[in-house]
Amino acid sequence: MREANYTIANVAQAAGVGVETVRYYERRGLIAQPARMAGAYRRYGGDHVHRIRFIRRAQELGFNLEEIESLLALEDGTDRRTIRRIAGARLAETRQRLVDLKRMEQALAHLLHECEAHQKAQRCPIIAAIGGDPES
Amino acid sequence: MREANYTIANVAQAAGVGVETVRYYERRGLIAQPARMAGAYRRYGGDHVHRIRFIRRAQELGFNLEEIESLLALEDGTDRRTIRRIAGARLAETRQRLVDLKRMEQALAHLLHECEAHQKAQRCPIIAAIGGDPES
DNA sequence: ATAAAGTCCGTACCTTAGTACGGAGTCAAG
DNA sequence: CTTGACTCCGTACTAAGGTACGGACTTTAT
Repeated sequence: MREANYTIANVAQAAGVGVETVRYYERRGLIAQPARMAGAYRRYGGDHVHRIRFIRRAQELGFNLEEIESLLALEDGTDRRTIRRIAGARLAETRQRLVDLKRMEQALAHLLHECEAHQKAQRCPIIAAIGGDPES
Repeated sequence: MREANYTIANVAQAAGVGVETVRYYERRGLIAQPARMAGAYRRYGGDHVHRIRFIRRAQELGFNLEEIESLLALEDGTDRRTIRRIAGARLAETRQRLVDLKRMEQALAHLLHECEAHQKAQRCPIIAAIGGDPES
């Protein structure tokens, strides 16, 4: 049963993506060129499904397609140092993004609280804060 | 000194954006059409600087230009309910993104730790995890 | 008066990860 | 053997927020 045999719609469905996405990944070189049937139709195997799922899971971890391309080139897992470098860079960026978002969240929460607390303030604290010190 | 008088390059510099960005904001209707000099050059005032800075600060809080457009329409601060609705929606989205990012960060950190801890594992835990259970 | 710098405008281009289109060819069922 | 579903391919388009280009024109400084 290793001879799974998919049309493009089948492989897309099995991997949980759209047909156009499969063609796109192929154009980007992320998946191997499939064999072709007698006519010109692509014929995929189970390894294609596996690879597309790999791409999707890596995306869920925040990797972009360029990074995933690198990871796929290291899929045999022998060059662990490079793999860790890519994952480490992604982790660092994720953490930086977390810091930024957290700061935004705090600021927004504070402003909303102010706005609700000081209903009687003549100027909305949210607008006032975004507008900056109205020195005029 | 209320008669500040800026060329487009001046206003851009004063507000910390590029010339093209000023023109872009004007096209988007985010800033008022400036007066023109004798020729055809735009002539800006201090209120333009203020407004561009408002836009930038709002962006730093995570608002997109469409939301900022709405906020600018409410700049007098009288319709606080609408302002709070917009800010509240932004806060909710920010928190959701925080949750997602946090999950990604945890997963990445765990994988990196595993990869470093199990140097002797034949398969790289990062690749293994992204690849999913290799039931084949 | 002339040269350098700034500005005008519309339009095209950039990024990322796809999505949509449309006319032609192909496959499977009845 | 026809019908309907599927697939082919290249190309264009989407979102968002700008950024770049280029030829003509204006302003400022010398």
